[in-house]
Amino acid sequence: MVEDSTLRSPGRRLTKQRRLILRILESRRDHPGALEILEEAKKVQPSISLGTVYRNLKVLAEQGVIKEISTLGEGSRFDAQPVPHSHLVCRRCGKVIDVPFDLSETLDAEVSKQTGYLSVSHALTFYGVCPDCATEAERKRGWATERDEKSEEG
Amino acid sequence: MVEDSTLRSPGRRLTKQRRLILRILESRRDHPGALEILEEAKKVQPSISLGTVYRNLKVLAEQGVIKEISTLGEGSRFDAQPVPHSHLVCRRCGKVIDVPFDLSETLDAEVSKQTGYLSVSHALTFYGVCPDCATEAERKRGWATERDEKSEEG
DNA sequence: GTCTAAATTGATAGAGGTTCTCAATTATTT
DNA sequence: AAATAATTGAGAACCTCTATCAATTTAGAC
Ligand SMILES: [Zn+2]
Ligand SMILES: [Zn+2]
Ligand SMILES: [Zn+2]
Ligand SMILES: [Zn+2]
Repeated sequence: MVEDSTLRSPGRRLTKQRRLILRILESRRDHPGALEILEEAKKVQPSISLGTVYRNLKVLAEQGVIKEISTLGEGSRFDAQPVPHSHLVCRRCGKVIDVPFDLSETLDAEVSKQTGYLSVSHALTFYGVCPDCATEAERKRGWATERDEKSEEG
Repeated sequence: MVEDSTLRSPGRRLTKQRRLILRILESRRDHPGALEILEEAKKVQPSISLGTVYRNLKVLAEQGVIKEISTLGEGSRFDAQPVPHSHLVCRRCGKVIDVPFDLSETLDAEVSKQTGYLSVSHALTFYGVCPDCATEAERKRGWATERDEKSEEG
């Protein structure tokens, strides 16, 4: 639960739309995308628009209050959980689950030192085929077919 | 340098366009996107189309010959370097450079075991502001301003 | 080499996902 | 309360990427 003072950073105004979007994200563990957030926000404020959702997600990410998760293909998803962790993305349905493992932040400083890049952070993302998406044959074999898979690094 | 036998996997035919796209990617270290690859491919075969580039990048990634890199915002970039490594993406210009560090592949098997997901792989991506994009003030301070940054996890 | 079947291409339209524009509204400062 | 600047809602626009389809090319059989 982020306090209002954090959200009222210089040059920013805390609107009810912004607060609503953050509350929705804080209440969920399924890493929703912009459209899913819009859908839930409309239950509270039917007039809210998609552009407002995108704009606020961007501002909240700038403020470091939420994280943007790339799913390689589909649109971005978002996460307001404050504890650092990794993600496991299904290559077929795009579903994102948490993996309770992360690298030390000292690694970021190390990369910054070696490259000269500023404000270095990192994202560790796993990709796989979730049990719901795997075929019966694949489950038996223990691995998904290469066909219709993609090899990713991102 | 990948051999033709690898590229002629079952149900696949090795066209000169496919080979050209792979050769271009193998010759570069700057992780180009589809448009940049198209541009260079046209120098050899002016009639080649963007759709062909996208289709072939997808097939080559399926074959495990190249990797797709997500840059969170801009389009995907691609990499044909065979040695596992991480990437450092500039938050402002999208430039991608290599970081000679990666996690053990045994971690993928561990995640697979714990989650039931099949064919698990991973991507470790660092984000930062490159020296070209940082302002003078930011360089002196040693960190980039929070404003117009995004906090990412993907 | 010739023939056949299937994969691939080029061209173009189309489908998301995300950003931009701008007048009207609202949050903060004085 | 008034002034100032950020934000909103609506919609058009944008960008990346995918789908479609007739024409072409590859790979394998003869
Ligand atoms: Zn799935
Ligand atoms: Zn998460
Ligand atoms: Zn840069
Ligand atoms: Zn690389």
